[in-house]
Amino acid sequence: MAKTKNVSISVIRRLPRYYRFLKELSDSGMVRISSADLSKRMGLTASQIRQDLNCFGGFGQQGYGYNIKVLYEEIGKILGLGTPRKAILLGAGNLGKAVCHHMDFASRGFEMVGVFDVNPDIVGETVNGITVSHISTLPTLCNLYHPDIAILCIPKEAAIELSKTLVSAGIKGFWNFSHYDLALDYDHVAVENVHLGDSLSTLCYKVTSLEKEQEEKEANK
Amino acid sequence: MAKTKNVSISVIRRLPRYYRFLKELSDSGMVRISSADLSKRMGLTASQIRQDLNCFGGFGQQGYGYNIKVLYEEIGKILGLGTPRKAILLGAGNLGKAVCHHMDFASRGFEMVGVFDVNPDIVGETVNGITVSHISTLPTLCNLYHPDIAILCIPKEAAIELSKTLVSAGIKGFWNFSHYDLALDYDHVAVENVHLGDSLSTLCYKVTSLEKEQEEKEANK
DNA sequence: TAGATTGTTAATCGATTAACAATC
DNA sequence: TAGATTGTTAATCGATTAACAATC
Repeated sequence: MAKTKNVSISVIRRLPRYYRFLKELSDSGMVRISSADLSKRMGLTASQIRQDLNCFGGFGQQGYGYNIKVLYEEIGKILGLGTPRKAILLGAGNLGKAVCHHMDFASRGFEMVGVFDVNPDIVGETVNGITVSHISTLPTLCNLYHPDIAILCIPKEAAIELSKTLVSAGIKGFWNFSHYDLALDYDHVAVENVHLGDSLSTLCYKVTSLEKEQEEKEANK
Repeated sequence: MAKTKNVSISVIRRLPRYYRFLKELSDSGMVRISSADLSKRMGLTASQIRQDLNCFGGFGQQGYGYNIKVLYEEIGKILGLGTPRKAILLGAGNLGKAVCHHMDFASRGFEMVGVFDVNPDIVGETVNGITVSHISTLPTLCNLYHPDIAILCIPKEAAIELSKTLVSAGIKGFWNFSHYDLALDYDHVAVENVHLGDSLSTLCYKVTSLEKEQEEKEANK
């Protein structure tokens, strides 16, 4: 009766990283790896890797380690990659276009079924093979395709408004690039907020902090 | 002798979010706020907010709360926003251009002093008022401007190579969008990895997980 | 078999929450 | 002054690390 254990978000956020490293190891021709070896390459402890994986099952073998290809595929399954899903993009400005072009949606099972904008100059353009539609045609498309996830590359106000509409239309997840914390509003819908501004500010802190350290070191000489 | 307390990364990552919320509250005309009120708006506990802020000093007043504008500015200072810094962008493809256009660098004290690419079709284009230079001219520009941070919107292999060069050239921080974990290599340089692919994979997990929950609920009826 | 390495339990560490005295 | 709310200490909770028996 596969009771879904409540796995902490910290563990979940490490899974895509394991997935990336395993893909590379697999591509490099390696067949097996121990948690100790993987931990060194990833900058983690072997204990943590084993704990993380054992949230989902025993994928290794005592005395041997883990089969890289098998583990890679298992993590892919855990993440739900490969399950066919339909995505729509709202906001085909610079960022929206870049996300649409840059991301390998297909490899994660996503198919882009619609791109929308309000700007009449953008409507009609082609983004990655898809013609940009006016936002007014969104309900029609939702009825037709029932998209699973929406990528929001729109201003804050639009995100607040449109997310309401989309939730009623049955959207299951938001990949939110807008300057708004969507996760606070809905808890039966998956939300992944990407705050690039917060990330840049964090970098700013780190640089400043390193500079201060340096200065202190100089002063204590 | 302002010994920089070792503040945990969890606290630091919350600072930009406080900063955003305080900006909005300030713009809305509010003057003061209590940790209890702010905690409700942000989905945190009041205790956590007070603990977080007290890592850096006592910015509130008993019986009153916090002055929004003052706290906003203090957090800005803590983050090191506003300190003039020079940035360069490496890789002016879709993502690089979008990041360059989309981010408000100036409001964080950043000035973009150079944009580089290897592709001769892109070299010579203008991105946000800056002409894209060939990557071969990077050393010259570094000698001239001594940029503080580099934004990497380039493939993995290029990121590995160029980061080495840039570290020797005295770069202080990387905003890394490449599919490579830069933080593992340097510890005297600030690194902020932005793995959009990992974020999308995490969303995939969340959606899958909610679906499973739903199914279980249905089954247990 | 002996060696290696997992899966898992126990110990430690750190982060979050609660409580309350200090004080505006 | 009385009420409100901070700053800070103590208690709790959860996540990471260490240890080791199980086993390939």
